Amino acid sequence: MSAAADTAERILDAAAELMATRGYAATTTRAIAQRAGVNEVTLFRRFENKQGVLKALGERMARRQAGRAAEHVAPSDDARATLLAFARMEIEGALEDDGLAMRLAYDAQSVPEVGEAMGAGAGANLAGLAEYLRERQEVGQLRADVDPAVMAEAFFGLTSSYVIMRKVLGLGESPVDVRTDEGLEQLFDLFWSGAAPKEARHDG
Amino acid sequence: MSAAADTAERILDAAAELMATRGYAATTTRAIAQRAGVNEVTLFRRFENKQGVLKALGERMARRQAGRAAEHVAPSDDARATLLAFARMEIEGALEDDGLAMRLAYDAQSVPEVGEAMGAGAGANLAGLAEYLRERQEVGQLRADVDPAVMAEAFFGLTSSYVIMRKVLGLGESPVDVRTDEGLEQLFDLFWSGAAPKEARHDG
DNA sequence: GTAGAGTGCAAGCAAGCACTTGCTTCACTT
DNA sequence: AAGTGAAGCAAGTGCTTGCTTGCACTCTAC
Repeated sequence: MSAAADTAERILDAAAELMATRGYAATTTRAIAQRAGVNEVTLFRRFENKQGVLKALGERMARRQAGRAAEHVAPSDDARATLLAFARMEIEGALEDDGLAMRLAYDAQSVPEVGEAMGAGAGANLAGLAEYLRERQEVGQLRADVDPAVMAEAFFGLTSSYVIMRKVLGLGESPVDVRTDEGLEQLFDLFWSGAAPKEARHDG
Repeated sequence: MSAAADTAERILDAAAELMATRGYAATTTRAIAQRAGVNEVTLFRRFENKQGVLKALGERMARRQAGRAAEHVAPSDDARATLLAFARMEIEGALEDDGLAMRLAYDAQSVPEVGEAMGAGAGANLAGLAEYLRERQEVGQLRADVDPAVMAEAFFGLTSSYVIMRKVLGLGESPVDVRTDEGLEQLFDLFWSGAAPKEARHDG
């Protein structure tokens, strides 16, 4: 990576860390520059605006998210395995950036430019998941007496609360590897036991 | 209510509304005063500080929360009914103040005084619920193969995501009455079907 | 070996912030 | 009628914020 590109990356890294904990408005350009180890002027020269930093950050997040999806979610007929992989992916991504996406989803409400930089994100994700769940209901892989939108909401609640508790409220610890975390496994099993058709449930 | 007490209440109402959407730092004393229909100076005369407003708000929230708990959660041997009542109470309280408590939980991370004003809140709630669930596991009213802390986390995820989606992300609509909301009923049933011992589950 | 791009440094500007001061007005009690 | 407490209004203080300007330095490419 060229020196110039590296400077930009370091600024984005710093901005991501700070905004994840303080939010967009409370993260000053001075603080970003200091953490990145560059002069504040350099930040403005490379990104024009504070909003420009946010926009670049949003694009980088979208790129990484797409990469994770391609890597982790293999097409499979096993609905349970697919959903578990999806949960892991969501959580891994959210933990990796320290809950940045969730924090910014909060800020989007009050700061319009944050909403723009984040795109349809959450809403689109939810709708897409609901559609997937509906298909699985139709082929009998999920119980059919619950609205798929409600089921998607429950799934979203599972993954987001896992992150919020660890990164926002500071309860519990982040697992070393989400792929082997026992708590996540149990958490998912609770969801699955509620969502599966009766013959597929656990034998608790 | 005396005119003076009414002024203070109106200031707290305005602060609650604004902080619920913008967060603590982004809510200016000017904006609070304007929305309350009082002069900004009046705010400082009644509450000393912006922090003083926050503190009074925290105390009022705690008082109301205690009131709701006394009103709604009747002691019962029916674990399902108790948990459903508890979920309704949590959600009703959170929706009533437009997600203020959750928004402030976010801010507590970056603004120390917010943490002080909110107290142990979330962490204590979680621990208390886990303890209740553990007792119910022991008497066979809940499946025993899942860590009660994980189960509490799932429950918390259910209620908090219900509120976050409606108040923070602006998805879906707030129900007119939480006590009769069909979606909440289904959402809780998903949780319960996952958490109940096998003989008590739904027949989906 | 020189031009140009990238960065640092010092200084500053306008706006917005929490908060203060001094004075006036009004309603209510005695 | 006088006194008192709550509220409004106008103005201002010191600080922080996003952002700008001007200048000097150091690499790298040709």
